[in-house]
Amino acid sequence: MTLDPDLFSDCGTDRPLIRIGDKWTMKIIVCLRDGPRRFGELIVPLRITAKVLTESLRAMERDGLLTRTAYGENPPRVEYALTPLGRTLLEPLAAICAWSAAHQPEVLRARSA
Amino acid sequence: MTLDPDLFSDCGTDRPLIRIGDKWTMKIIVCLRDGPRRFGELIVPLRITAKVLTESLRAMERDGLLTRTAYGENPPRVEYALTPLGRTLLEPLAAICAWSAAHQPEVLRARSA
DNA sequence: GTAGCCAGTTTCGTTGCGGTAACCGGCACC
DNA sequence: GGTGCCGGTTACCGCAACGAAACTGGCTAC
Repeated sequence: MTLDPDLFSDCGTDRPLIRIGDKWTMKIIVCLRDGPRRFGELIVPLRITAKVLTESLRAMERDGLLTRTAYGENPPRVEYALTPLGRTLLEPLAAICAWSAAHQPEVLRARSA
Repeated sequence: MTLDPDLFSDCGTDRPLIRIGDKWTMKIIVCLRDGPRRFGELIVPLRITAKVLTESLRAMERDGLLTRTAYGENPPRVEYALTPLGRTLLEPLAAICAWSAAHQPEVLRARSA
C-alpha cells in the first residue's frame, strides 16, 4: 500500500473535524441512509435517550450533515434527512465497518490471548 | 454510490470494535506508519502525557494492533511497531482523513452560517 | 374534562476519558 | 553520593458525555 505522506496531515488537529468515533454520529448517519426518518423512528432502533438524540441531531445539523424539517401538524411531525454532504460520509464509514467486520475475529483472538 | 445493505450491520454493536474516534488511537497508528518508534519519539510529537500514552499503547497491544519490544539496555529502550493487522487500519483511516480534508471548508461554512 | 400522541426540554446523577503532578528503578557519569 | 536519563506507575481531579425520569405544549379523540 502506498500512502501519500501528507494524507494524514489534517488528522493532526487537536479535535477531529467530525467526531466520527463518538457514540452516535455514525449510527445516526447509517440509520438515515435509506431516506428521511422521524424522531420516533430514530429513537427506537438506536435505543438512545431523547436528550442525547436531540443533542446529536442538533450538532449534526449545525455541521450541515442533515436537515430538520418540522411540519406544522398535530401531533407534531419532524423529519430528519441526510444532506448531500452527510451522504458523502457514508463511504468512509463503510470502509471502517468493512474493516471491523473483516478483522473482528483477529482482534478478539488477540484480546483473549 | 451503491452500498451493501448489510455493510453496516457490524456497526450496530454497543461499543465499536476499535475506538477509532478516541483521541489517540488514530494518531498513534499514523505516527507508527513509517516504522517502529520509541516511547519518547511518540510522546513528543503527539504532545500526549505519559500516562495516557501508556494506556493507549497497552490497549492497542491487547488488540493486536502493535507490538512492544523492550531491550534490556540501560537507560531503557522500548520500541513500538505496527503489526500487519495494525497496518490494515491505515487504509480506512486514510479514507476518513481524506474526507476531513475534502469537506472541512463545507463543514466550517455550515457551522458559521 | 381527561387521556393520548409526538417531539421535545429540564433536572439531576453517574461514568469514564483525559490531564497534572509526583514518584520509582536501574544504570552511568561526574 | 548526587544528578540525569528513560520509561514508566500511582494518586488525584475536572469535565463532557451519557442516562433516567419527570415535565411541557398543543391538538385530537373519547
